[in-house]
Amino acid sequence: MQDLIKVLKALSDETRLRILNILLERECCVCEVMQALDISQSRASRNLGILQDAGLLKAQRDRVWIVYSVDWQTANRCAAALAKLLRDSPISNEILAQDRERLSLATRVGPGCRQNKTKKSV
Amino acid sequence: MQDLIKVLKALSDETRLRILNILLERECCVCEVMQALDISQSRASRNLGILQDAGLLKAQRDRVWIVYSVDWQTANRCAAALAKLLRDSPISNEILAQDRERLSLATRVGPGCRQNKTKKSV
DNA sequence: AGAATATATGCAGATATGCACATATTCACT
DNA sequence: AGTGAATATGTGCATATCTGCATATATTCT
Repeated sequence: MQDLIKVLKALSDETRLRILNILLERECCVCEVMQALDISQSRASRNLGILQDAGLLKAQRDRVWIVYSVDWQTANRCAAALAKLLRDSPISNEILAQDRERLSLATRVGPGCRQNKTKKSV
Repeated sequence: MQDLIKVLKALSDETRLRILNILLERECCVCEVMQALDISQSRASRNLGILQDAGLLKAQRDRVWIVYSVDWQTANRCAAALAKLLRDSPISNEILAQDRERLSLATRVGPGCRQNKTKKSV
């Protein structure tokens, strides 16, 4: 689950969506990203790093430059996971299983029934 | 683009992913969510609100309770947009178009060539 | 109307995020 | 080895996010 969250966090930023947008056009080095988006060097570098750390991009040296490109294998896996997430429950995860377990026991009674600590014991 | 970012932000949180997980099982009121995830009432309410604000959930009153359920129409549209995003460029957006325009002019020269302000003029 | 209950929200504190600036690192080339 | 160029990173600041606590709001039932 944490991996998916990392990808989602990476995607939920305008700058990084813009970066992805141009990398879908063609692979780019950092300085091309700076120019295309008209942003500072550190901003370009850091956000590329975040996308790469999430597994969405791969980097490769070409002489002086470091060229970033979309890592299709990861990206497609994520797209599939997300599509599934919004359709069926995709993720095998202990926490999620526990939640479902507790859900099966849950009933429609409010906070007062479970947490009496708030109430003054008269 | 802002709508998509809002959805992605809504999805990139463990609590909200867990909420979505159980709502895929069945629709729930706030107090059932609290019980299933074993979290506080305000935490459940707030995160349900964030998911709803992003358009992923819809709420409906049932007597005393407010029942939340997945809004499939929006969710499916988002899933499609995301899938497309990681495959092709999906979003018609002025900023993204500008970025692409500048990209076509971008060349592989570094920061030094464009921002001389950092350099001391001797 | 008044009491009880389910949910929403204002507030404050802790933590995370995004950015610019300056500096460090890494590589290519002489 | 040394210089210049491309990229990465430490730091500080402003802002956003998440949470619990207390309280407000809204609805049902007597």
